[in-house]
Amino acid sequence: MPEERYEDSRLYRIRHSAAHVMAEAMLERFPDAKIAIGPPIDDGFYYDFDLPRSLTEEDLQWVETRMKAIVREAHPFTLREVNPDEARQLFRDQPYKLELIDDLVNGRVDENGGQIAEPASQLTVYTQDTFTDLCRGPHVANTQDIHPDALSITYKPPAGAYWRGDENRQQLTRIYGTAWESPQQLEEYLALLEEAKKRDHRIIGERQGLFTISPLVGKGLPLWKPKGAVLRDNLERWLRETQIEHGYQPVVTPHIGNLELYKTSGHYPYYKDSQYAPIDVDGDQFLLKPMNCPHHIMIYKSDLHSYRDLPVRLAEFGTVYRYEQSGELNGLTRVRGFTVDDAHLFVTPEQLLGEFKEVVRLIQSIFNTLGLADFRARVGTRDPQSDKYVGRDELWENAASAIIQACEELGLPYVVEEGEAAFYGPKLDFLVRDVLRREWQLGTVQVDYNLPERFDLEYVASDGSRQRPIMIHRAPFGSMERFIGILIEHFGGVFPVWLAPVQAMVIPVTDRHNDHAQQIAATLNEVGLRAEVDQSKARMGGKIRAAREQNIPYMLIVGDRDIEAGTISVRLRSDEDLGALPLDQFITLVQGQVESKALSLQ
RNA sequence: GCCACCGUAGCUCAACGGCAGAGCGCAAUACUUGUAAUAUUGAUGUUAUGGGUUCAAAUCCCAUCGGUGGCUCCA
Repeated sequence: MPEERYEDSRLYRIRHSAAHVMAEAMLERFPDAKIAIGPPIDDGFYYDFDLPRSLTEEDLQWVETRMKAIVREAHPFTLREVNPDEARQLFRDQPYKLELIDDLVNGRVDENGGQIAEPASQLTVYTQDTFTDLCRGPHVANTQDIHPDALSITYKPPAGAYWRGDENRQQLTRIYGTAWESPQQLEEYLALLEEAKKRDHRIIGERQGLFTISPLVGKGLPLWKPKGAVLRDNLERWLRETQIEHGYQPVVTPHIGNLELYKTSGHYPYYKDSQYAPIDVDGDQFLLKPMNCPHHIMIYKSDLHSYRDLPVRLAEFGTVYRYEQSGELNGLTRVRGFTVDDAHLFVTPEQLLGEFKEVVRLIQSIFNTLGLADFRARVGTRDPQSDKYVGRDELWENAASAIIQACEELGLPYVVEEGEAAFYGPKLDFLVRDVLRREWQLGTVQVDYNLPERFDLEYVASDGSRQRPIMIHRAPFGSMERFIGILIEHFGGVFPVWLAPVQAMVIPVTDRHNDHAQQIAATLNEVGLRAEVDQSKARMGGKIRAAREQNIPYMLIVGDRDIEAGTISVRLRSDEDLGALPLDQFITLVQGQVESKALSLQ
């Protein structure tokens, strides 16, 4: 049975209707408010208002209480068709609605202010109680279909939002709400939000000592502390080795480049606003590198390649700098200096499909290893309306069809979205769901006919002619920073053994056993395992508690009994007790976990 | 960058015009402990920064810096 589309669900109608009820209550509180739009969203709804003053906590409380009252009063939602003139009369005091009416009549938008639609000669309005809104619907039959105790607008603070999403236009106040079919569902949703807050990578990063951000260094420039660097280093080493097995060649390129390079690549005008200001050196201008592609291209171009050499796969964990707007920065997931697990493949037209599929398989296997098994693909194509793309139409067609063909041959489900392409070519993005069912955009693969043309790249074909290679840009993680931020939240700080910053905490029963504990840790370190000794003055119970709070996979207790028997007493973070084990038996056990990259979180 | 909110010890927070505090962490001493917090004592602060109002400012006002939730943007 096919899954019901959200747009067709009762929940969607409830939320859409709740948005109207919110607008009604807001207009009672602020009779002069101008109303914009109020659609349902994934986990609730919002409505945008132009208000005479900023909202207070009391306003929100009042509106929520009033909404619940309106819902209980059981007003029917009634639908009416009106012609454009009637509509303009109805909303004569609502400038945002008048603008929407004009656009609807001209076929520029649908009634949520989004998609392009057919020009409309008749419009629909919905009324409940005293409030009438321009709206296509659908709605529930009656306000009482909205459960008053499954409704909240105080769970999340109001926010600013631009009218029509355009930063040059009026900024409105957006009030978010959420509504569910039952109070239990609301409870569960709020509990999920709590859980997400506990897993916040910034909180876990602080608690586990993974990274820090110092304003003196600069915002958006995270500093990796030793324990976080372990995580990062393990991921990097694993991916580097995997890529070498797949025929990639590591390269290294500098952190700055001549501005002319980025003008040639065409990056410069597009990234102009998101770059650190150029540095002037002896009359030349240099940029902190905002992307690695042009550097790798120059490596390719430094040799004449035969078709026999292709594909050439150049890989680098390349750190790039982008001057993101300050309001966009967030922990590790949105930063100003980040390392892309980048690679550029130079391929012949015959190789394109096969190489593309190989890249997709590699990304799939990487995600699977980390337990990020729930993902879908999005094919990003050009927005035909926009002029922010370079290259001939024919090249874009070729690239897009190669991507779609690869998805189909691999049986990878995908959706096509216009306007999600890079400026030089269409791309395939991986949208991954974590354990809390939140969706993140991670790996990306792009097919590019344009940069090879701009840099006049060549290879010598079998008939001796010069041919142009095609480039594939790809980054399975996207960036080390964002990826690790998401991994921290996915695992909730409980990392698999191979990634855990500290794999084993040796816990001496008393401080008489400290020296022996040190020897155990030293032996573990010698075989490449990450072990530390807790030499604090706490008692054993306190040390176990501390290790548990850090989610350290193994606690190794050593006291007189163990020294005498030549064993360690192994306790897992799951609280399972493995009892006394000889040290080498323990080493074998952990090395097995590390080598298999086991996801069982014992 | 824009809108709203916030900034007190390393961390989490209290005090909300009238002596700047607690817990965790840190240090010292005692205890020598067998599976989720041993006890006692101690140190820790230009209350983000700069200016203003006031007899008196962590508290009220302004500016700057930084953070959070969104918007726009994005790996």
